[in-house]
Amino acid sequence: MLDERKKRVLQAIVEEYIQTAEPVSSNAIMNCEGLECSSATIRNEMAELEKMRYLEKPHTSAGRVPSAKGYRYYVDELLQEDKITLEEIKYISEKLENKVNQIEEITQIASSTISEITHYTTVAIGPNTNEQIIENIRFVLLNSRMMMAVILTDTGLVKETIIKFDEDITENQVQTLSYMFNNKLKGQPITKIDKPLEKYLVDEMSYSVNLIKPIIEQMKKVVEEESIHLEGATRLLELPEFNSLEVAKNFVNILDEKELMADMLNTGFAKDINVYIGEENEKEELKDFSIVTFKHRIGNKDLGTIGIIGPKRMDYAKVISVMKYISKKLNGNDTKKDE
Amino acid sequence: MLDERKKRVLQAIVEEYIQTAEPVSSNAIMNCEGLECSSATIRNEMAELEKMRYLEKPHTSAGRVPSAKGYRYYVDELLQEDKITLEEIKYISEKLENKVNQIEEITQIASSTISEITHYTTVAIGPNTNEQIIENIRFVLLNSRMMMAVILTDTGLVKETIIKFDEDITENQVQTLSYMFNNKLKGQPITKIDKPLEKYLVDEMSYSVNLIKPIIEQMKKVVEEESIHLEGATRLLELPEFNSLEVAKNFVNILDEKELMADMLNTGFAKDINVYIGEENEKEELKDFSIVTFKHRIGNKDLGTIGIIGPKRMDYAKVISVMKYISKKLNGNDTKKDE
DNA sequence: TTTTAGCACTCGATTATGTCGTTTGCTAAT
DNA sequence: ATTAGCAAACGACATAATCGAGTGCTAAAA
Repeated sequence: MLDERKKRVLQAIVEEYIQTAEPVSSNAIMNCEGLECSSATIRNEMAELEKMRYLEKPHTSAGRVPSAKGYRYYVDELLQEDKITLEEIKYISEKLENKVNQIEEITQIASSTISEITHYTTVAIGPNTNEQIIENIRFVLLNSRMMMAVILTDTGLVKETIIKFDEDITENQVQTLSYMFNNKLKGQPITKIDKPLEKYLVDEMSYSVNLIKPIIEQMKKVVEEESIHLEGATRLLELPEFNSLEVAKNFVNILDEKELMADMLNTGFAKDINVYIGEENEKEELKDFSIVTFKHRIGNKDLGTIGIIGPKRMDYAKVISVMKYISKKLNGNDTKKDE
Repeated sequence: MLDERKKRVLQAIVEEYIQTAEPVSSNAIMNCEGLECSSATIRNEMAELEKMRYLEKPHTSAGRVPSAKGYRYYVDELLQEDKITLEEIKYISEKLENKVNQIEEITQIASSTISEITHYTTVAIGPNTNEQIIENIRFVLLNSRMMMAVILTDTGLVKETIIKFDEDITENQVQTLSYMFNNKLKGQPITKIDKPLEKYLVDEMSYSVNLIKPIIEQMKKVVEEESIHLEGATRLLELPEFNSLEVAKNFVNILDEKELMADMLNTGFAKDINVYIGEENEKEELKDFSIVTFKHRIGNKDLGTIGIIGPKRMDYAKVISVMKYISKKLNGNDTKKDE
């Protein structure tokens, strides 16, 4: 356990470093509130905090920098969560009240709003489609060889896709197909759209393969697509830690790895808001970054995940306040209730 | 007019510089084919080419670098267009034969294929929707307050959108709406979906505003959206000219400017393949880049544009060969005919 | 007249050297 | 327990020195 003054010193160092990105000297924080003592005293405290691994020194004659442990302590114990302004609250409300027609859109709007306010990069992924239950399927004949399939799920997700055939189809065929598919799939998990169903329809119900195969394949494809949406990808490049070309490239490459991003957003959701600091990230590539995530859900239905990625010295207080607010707004707001 | 040896020298310098990104010395090209003379002779030729503005010198004791004029001459007169390999041809064929269901998809596939083969960044934009003629409109009731609208155009473009209402709607209403919209819009340019139509339907045909307004607004919105698709955005960062953080950031920012990208792809289509070298670009921001574009079209119908963006010393021979090949494949291939 | 060998000169890149300022850690006094 | 004072550490920055690739010119050779 840290005594009161050590807490103050740690907090001051973390906050100063978050702001300046420069190692923090004993002088720099001497005048912080709650620290009315000389720089020498602070140096002693700093030496002890370093021994306890809350702080690190880039080299002998530099100031101190928080370690991952230091940030962690700060996030868990010291940070104040009211770092969201009235303007920001207003801005968020405006953004989220925009009428949207697709459930995925609201996640993206939330994501981009967070990026705008915090100036970090955000990632939004759509709901895990595997968990969805089919509520309804519509087939629409577009022309003699094209049909559109629309899948509605219990969470309000709408997936549509165009299906092309090698032979002409009729309005009548579409009708019976529609009936058939709804009959088999209504109330079923979306994963049922798969080979076995194709086999059943062809073998048992003696539909033509040429008809069924493209439908199943295309529907399966569109249902499995995962949507990843990046926002403010270039924002981090403005930060001083990305002044080295190496680091900048590394970051850009990370963003390119869709897989990694998806994985990153899908690890552990113990709490409402999840914070991973530097080495706490499972992925080696992310050890220089911090990540904060939350899930957009109604009840226990997953509607998508939003994550923010920034430097280890990210402004946790701000980020967490904003994300908590938006999370509440999204997850509380079920359909109605403004402001 | 350049004499034969000057052409050889210019060509050698351009090609060497394209490969190495280093100023080319008289020694370096001494042994190129067609240049069996001493470095001193080459130096004299280089001095003259510089006087004629085909070459530039970064500083006194460095080799030469092609000017925009030099590149232009190379592209127009010297470049050999057979720099596409059999493997590449095969790879392109495979990619393009993938069944796609959306006309826009094929443009994107072509775009990403080009990026993969050339290692530059490519941009694809969808067709100019304004020019499209409406062939058919379908309305599908999804649930009591949601409808999907599907618009088919003469070029095979399919645009769909979800429309939400504040009041319940019935299958019947959807039917009459469908009839009405098709009646008014079939054969009309897509730009007719606009305020005047809304006004007409509400005022003259006495439909409810609550019904018509969301439909028109949403359809208008989806029709006007321009799709811009980037591929290989980070590829250029590997090139030596992007080793300076300044340039790299600048490049990333350019890619961020969707407007700029769209503009860039929409300037002048005098030829099949259009090449803009450095300062030839209208936009100030692009003066350090070269851009090669072509239009995907069937007959005189615009189906989208594909552009490649790279350094001024881009491998024009390769890029142009590849783009010519793909362009022919896309624009020739109307629907059928494999290989 | 054209080509080429030879050579002085230019100039950026790289490396070495020196100086400065910040910050620490320790000691001794408070 | 705190603090003033001071030597030592060390990166950052500026300056100087060196190196070498490449040119342009001159004069000789073809």
